[in-house]
Amino acid sequence: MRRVSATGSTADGRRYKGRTGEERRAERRARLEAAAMEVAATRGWSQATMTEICRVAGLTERYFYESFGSREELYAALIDDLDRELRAAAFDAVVAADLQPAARVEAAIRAIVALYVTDPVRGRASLVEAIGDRALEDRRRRAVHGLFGLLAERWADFFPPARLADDERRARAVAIGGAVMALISARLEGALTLDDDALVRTVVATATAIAVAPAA
Amino acid sequence: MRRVSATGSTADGRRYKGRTGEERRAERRARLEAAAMEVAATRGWSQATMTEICRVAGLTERYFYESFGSREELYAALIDDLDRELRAAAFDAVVAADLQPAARVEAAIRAIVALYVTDPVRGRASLVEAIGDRALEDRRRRAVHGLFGLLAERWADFFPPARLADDERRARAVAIGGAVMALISARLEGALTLDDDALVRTVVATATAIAVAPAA
DNA sequence: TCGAAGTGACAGGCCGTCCTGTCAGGAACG
DNA sequence: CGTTCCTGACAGGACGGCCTGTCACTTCGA
Repeated sequence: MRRVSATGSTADGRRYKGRTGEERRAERRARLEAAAMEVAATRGWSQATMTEICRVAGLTERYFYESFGSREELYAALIDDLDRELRAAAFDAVVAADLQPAARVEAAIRAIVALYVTDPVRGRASLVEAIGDRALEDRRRRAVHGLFGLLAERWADFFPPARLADDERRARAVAIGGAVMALISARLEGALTLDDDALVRTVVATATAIAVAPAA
Repeated sequence: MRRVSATGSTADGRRYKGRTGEERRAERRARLEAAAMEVAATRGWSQATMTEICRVAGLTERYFYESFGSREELYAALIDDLDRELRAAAFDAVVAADLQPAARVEAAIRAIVALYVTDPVRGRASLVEAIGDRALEDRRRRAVHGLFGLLAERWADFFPPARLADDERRARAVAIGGAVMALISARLEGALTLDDDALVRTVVATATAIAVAPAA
């Protein structure tokens, strides 16, 4: 008994098929997340049952509990991953870039379209399919509002200065977010037929219109 | 055996507590719908289980099956009711009224706010809480897109003429709808703090900005 | 090559919901 | 006042997902 190496311990164990224990663990975890997202996107979150996720991932239920304590925990991790990914691509990278405000808006929206429309699985899981669970919907909502809040905070990076009060900026950020989500969702659902460039142009024009509109 | 009066037949039966059989039936049905909406709004659709709906409605499960074949059937009826109600208040009545376009926009939005913000149960059940079931989410989405479509069709009733192509009008209707839903949802969730008038003004300004923006 | 670690298949208990059936008691009508 | 209709309470089976445990088999390291 040299080492406590039950499943789930921190010990690295030995190599297996060329990978360390930690690598295999991480890989299984990623496969489970990907499987959950795929099932959610194609058949809805309610069908993303634990048994089904494991079946699609090609793993046994036992390995589910290796990485996640429950289905909700997996969902939560997935929501957080998607949120971080969107933030990084559509916000952090864009804010850091040396661009004019208008160019930043376009870059951000192009990044969103690249993530969600080019990969409809990601897009549907994030925007179209509803989760159903209270706590998880809240988590998703908080992530969305967090993004809206970022936009409001860094407003000046995206739109020409217009002396807007804080409340006013927050309301406009919400409106812009809602419009952007609706347009991209509609495209994902086939309710709007535009090519990617036209979609980006439409979304940019909409966001800009809301941003520069005269005060109510 | 004069009459086949098993529960659920079309026979009217006799009066009971002053109401005919049909009246009692309709009343029970309405109570079930109201109970379902209340549970959905306060604890989420996933908690709106049949047992729970019946408990809140003060009725036995047997009466559930008198009016609905399944939980999904109740939900579908509720979605349709809410859709019809919104159409009537925010669209039909407004289009029929003798008003200038700008006044129509404000009247429509005031009607939406009156329905959803004044009665948060209705608002949360319609806008905030996700259903989870695939078919029902589709039904709700179709209802929403139906409303967007109406706005696109009757565009000239709401906004000054601007020679917009069909596709352009449809895209703008989607954007307006998304922005309106996001603003009202945010207010329902407490993420925006505005009084009702300020909310109406903000929503009107947003919708107008999207409508009159220069082409992309 | 042997033993131990890792993996996959699967059985079976637990629990909550759906749905049906039964039964007692209250309300209306002759 | 008795019969019939209507209603509410509740029992219990069917079903499906969650979760744990067992067992045979594969892969690795010494």
